[in-house]
Amino acid sequence: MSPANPNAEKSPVLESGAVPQGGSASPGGTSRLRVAVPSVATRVATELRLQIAEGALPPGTKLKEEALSDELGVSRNTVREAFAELASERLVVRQPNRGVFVASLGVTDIHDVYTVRRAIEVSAVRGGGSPERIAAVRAAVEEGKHAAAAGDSEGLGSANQHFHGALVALASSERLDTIMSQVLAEMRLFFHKAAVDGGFYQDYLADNEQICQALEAGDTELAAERLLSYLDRSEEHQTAVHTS
Amino acid sequence: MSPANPNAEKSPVLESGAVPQGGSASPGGTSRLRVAVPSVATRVATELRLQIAEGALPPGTKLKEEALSDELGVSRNTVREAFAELASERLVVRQPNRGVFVASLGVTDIHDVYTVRRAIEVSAVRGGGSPERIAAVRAAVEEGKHAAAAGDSEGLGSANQHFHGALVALASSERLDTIMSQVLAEMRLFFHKAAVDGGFYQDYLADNEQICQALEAGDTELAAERLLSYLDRSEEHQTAVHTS
DNA sequence: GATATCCGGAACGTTCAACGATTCAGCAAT
DNA sequence: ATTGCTGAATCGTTGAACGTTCCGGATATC
Repeated sequence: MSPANPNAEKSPVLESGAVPQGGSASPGGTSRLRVAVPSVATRVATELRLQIAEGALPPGTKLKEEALSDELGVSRNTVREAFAELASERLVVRQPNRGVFVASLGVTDIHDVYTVRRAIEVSAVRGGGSPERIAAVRAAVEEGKHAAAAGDSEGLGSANQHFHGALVALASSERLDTIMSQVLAEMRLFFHKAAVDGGFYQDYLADNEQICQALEAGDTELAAERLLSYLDRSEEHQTAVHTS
Repeated sequence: MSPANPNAEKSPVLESGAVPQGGSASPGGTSRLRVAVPSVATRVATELRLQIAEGALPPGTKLKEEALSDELGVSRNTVREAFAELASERLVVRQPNRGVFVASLGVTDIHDVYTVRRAIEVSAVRGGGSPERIAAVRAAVEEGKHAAAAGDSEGLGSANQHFHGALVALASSERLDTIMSQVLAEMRLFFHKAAVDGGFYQDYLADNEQICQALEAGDTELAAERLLSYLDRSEEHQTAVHTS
């Protein structure tokens, strides 16, 4: 029956999201001169990803596929596919016959995530990178400084993410980039609780500066060392916040 | 039609595949005392994964979802979900409106994969591990020796995969394990062509032994160094084989 | 004869409706 | 208080349908 969907403006959320994210780790991996608009399922996934990242869907929230299906104006099957995408990124967990829930990470998960970060970021920094990539790191540092000057703690957080994303981008590895972007997405899951702590962002700005300087000086070993100590300190801080 | 499928039953492939793989990085991540039988889509995915790994579905093969749907006796939607799972592991690539194909990796992909391996494996080795984990590494080494003694080149390859899997298992990181298992799955994609080369497996057996000994001696730095040189040599070999 | 255009089939993307299976909550029975 | 049952809600899976996109071949044109 065609009249079932008379083009009603049911899905304002979806139509707006036509933004082609130029991020380093876009999931449309087979981009070989192809204009193809992202699939509907993909758009649903990015929308949910966004809502999870900004805290609109706090960890533990149950995502009912039927509710979402008609809230977004898409079929239940499509929502299901979006769930599969998010589940592969560990942003949601699927419990058979019970539903999908926004992932909520425990202390062990925090340690786990930082283990991955230590492996990937340190390795990328050790290998150094082209001047352009290092310039991108510098740009992220400056972005953080500007955000700090403007008192924009929101922008400060994302600048930090850009910084660490730029670090792994040094390796020029497509796979490493996607892994890192997923890890960063996971970190946003428990960043909301940590954001309340004000004295946190101050010192790592200096850390980033130090790391960047070491990189620009060509001393990748020193940069790696500083990064490692930063990661250890950051993990310690996060675990402290989440063991209340 | 599948080439090696004498059993013309409706869905022989699926019913047989009830094997619970005890691997370190089973994809059913939320397994916390839950008996739940894997979803049908998951079973289809593992079946396809297996056929891809053993070369029954060579890279570049087009996977028609309708053909697979009635060959496996499941719905087209289910096959679709299995595709999503495999696509998230980079085992297949989706080309919009054209279909999914078994991933075929080029030289740049080889370098990329080895970049990930360098990051993950070296980091895990550097961090050392509990005696039990090191014992698992030793077990993988012995498994390789036995396979070599028996002239089983098939078992030799899988033993090597177990070895490197055991290396990252040193870090006791769930996420690192799954990443590594996906990387190893990707490696199987271009291992078939390299398997013809006979003189390849000989030397890395000694390498594994050396790495393991360094680990057992507690010299993680030496182990990491040896591993790194092995990975470089292995990448060189693989690229040489694949630039014919 | 070579190039361009058009057209039909094949496969994919998405939707819809339905049925069985599983889980949970509440209530009844012991 | 514990156990067992019943029913509602939701998930898992299926099947069919329609529009869209892509590919290959036939036709038309130069």
